Amino acid sequence: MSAGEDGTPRPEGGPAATARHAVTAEEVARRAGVSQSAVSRAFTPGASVAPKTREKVLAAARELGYRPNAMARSLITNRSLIIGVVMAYLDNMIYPDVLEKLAASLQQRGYQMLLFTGFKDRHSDPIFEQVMQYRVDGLLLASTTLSSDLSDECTAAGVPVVMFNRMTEHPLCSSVTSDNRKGGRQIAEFLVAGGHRRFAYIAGAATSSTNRDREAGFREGLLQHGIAQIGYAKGNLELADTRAAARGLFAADEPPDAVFIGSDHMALAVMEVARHEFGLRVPEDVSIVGYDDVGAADWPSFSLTSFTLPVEPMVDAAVELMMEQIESSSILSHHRVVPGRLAVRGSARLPGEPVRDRDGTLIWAPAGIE
Amino acid sequence: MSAGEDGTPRPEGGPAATARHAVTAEEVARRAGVSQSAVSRAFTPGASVAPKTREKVLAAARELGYRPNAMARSLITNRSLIIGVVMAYLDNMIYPDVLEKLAASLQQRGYQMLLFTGFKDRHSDPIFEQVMQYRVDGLLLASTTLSSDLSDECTAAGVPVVMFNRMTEHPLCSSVTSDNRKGGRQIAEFLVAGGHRRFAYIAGAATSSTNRDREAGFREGLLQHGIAQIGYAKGNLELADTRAAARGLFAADEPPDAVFIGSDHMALAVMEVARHEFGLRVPEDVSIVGYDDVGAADWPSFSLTSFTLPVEPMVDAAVELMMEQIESSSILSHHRVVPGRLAVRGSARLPGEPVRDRDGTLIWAPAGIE
DNA sequence: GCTTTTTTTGCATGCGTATGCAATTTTCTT
DNA sequence: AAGAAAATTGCATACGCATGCAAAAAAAGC
Repeated sequence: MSAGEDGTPRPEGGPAATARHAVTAEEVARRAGVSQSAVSRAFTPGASVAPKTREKVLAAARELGYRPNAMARSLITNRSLIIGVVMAYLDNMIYPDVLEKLAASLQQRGYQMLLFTGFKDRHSDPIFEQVMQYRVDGLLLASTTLSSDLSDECTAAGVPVVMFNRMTEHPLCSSVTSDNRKGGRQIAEFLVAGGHRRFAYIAGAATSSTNRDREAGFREGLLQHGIAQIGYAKGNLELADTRAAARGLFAADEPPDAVFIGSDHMALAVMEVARHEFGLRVPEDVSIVGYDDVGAADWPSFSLTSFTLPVEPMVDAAVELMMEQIESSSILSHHRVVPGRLAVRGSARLPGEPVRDRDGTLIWAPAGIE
Repeated sequence: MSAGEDGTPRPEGGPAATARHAVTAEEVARRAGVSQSAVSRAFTPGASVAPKTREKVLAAARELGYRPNAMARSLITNRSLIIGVVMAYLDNMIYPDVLEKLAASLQQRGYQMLLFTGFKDRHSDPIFEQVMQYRVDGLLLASTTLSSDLSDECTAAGVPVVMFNRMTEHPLCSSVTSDNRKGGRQIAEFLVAGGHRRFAYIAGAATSSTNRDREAGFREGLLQHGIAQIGYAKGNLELADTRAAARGLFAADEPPDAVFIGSDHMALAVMEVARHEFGLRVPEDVSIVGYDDVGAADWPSFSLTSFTLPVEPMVDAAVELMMEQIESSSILSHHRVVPGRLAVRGSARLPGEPVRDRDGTLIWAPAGIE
């Protein structure tokens, strides 16, 4: 229990103060001896104001603690300078990173971020109503989906939608992804070159394009080497499910000697199960490869081989796509695929020879060999 | 490259659509054959409208895709239903969790979250101007500080400020923290009981109250057992700094056999250094204890003993504090301290006897003993 | 100095909604 | 059925600001 600045205890705890009423342009105008329009113009870059007037206004504003009301402004300009960002969950360790970079990038362009997260059902429709009431200038969706109807509504309202790390069939949603398919394929190549024989894949969100593409690439790469039959289990991006999936695979009669997991978040959990529940050595007994290259992948305890999700370029692309559409006031659907590369570490056996993708790209080469 | 719905390729890539102009209450009114006021009332819970009228209005609104404009509404009601949330960085793995829970809790009460993050300087003043322009109904600060002047301005504007996981001297800012001091003290008790001799502390953000309290509690606890001299280094919440700090301590002539690190985020890095750079066994050669109890602390690879930061109750408390002030339109400074407990795992040697805090609270007891 | 051009200023209006008030309709009383 | 009470509705206005337009002031040209 604390007390007011005069030392007397307050009934409700700490010190109290009551105030309400933000300063308006009108008041600033009066104080500066100008009209309200002048105040408005003083705060609008490039508006027609004499430097002297602007000075007077800014001085008065400073004295009164005036700040333009963004709500009122947006009512007139028909632009909120707010981007709605929807991320159902932030478990995957890349998302905090995405959020930071995204916020910084938007901020720099004068936009704010209205964030919606923490709903586990992974479907954005319920919160859609709320987002739209704030007249966001754009909508960015990550780790979530939006029904087709609502995508249509966005388009009708002139609100561009950008999907991050996921694609959609909707003709008017843009998207930014990494080259999931290629990533999956390169991992297959790498593991085959490493001399593995029994492969397995652990899936993330079964319905997401990201998971599908990674899996498809992986299978495609294996098929090129005549491998059609592989172990399969679903992790659903949940740690509990992932552990269960891993247990199923490792307990099988012929357990895999190479496992590709749809995201690092899950891959780390799989590695834990392999080592601590099955006593498997990584990579001697089983090779483990993930996707995303989260920070922890590089810790010595894991040293997880993983395909890098190029977060920064992806965020840049997403923001560009968004701004382009906002500035041109037109919904243009673009799909941007940002290339990544395999970060080879110690969780998967190393091939003896350089490994190339089918298009000739070097995936990896032993030290000293180019 | 994609094509328009008619099959013809577009110059700029995908399909395009141009639209702008959100539906207004006026239009809905016309369609429903009522006045604009009626539309407004139909969307205001508890307003005076005949059920039949409300039906008509809602039907018309649905047909037109109408949603009330939150900006316009806030202009009248003088409430934006937006809470500004400022988190300089999200590195610490507790913050994504905080964010999720916070968003869910605010959402449920009809509030939205305007998020500011991704600025590494850790001082909120620069973005303060922006937050205030959106007339947020409250401000929640985590992993960041606000200068005293600006706190004053918030008070003057009637905007309650709640600091999360950090305290401030400012008389009108509320705060929610865990019992950092007690946590530090209990860890000291536990480590002393474990028979350790040479202690060290690795600090987080040196200026934060959270770090100070954890350290103070730790030193206080040690002092009760006559231990005044301990190793000390700064991790600054940065992994690079933390590793350097750990190296310094472990490379010393008399390296510590028990290290308390100000946050798990750093503690995990310290454990990595101990094991993989110095070949130390944990806890045989050195005991490591953290604070926060992040998810990874429970992974078998780490099994980190850590004091639990009670995220959920803290978020609840923060939201309550916020709502209380908003609803009463008065700034009441409260400081809420939420209790936590030591999660004992394998990274620190276990005492042979039960350990009690000086107030008698049982900190830990060997299995089977109560 | 006086006209012409340019810059600066204020006035008035509207953005989309909520709400007090008075008018109207409905419901209840007797 | 008529009057009183209650519920519903529309009108008008205000919220805080940006902006087109015309008036005023300043600058430039002669």
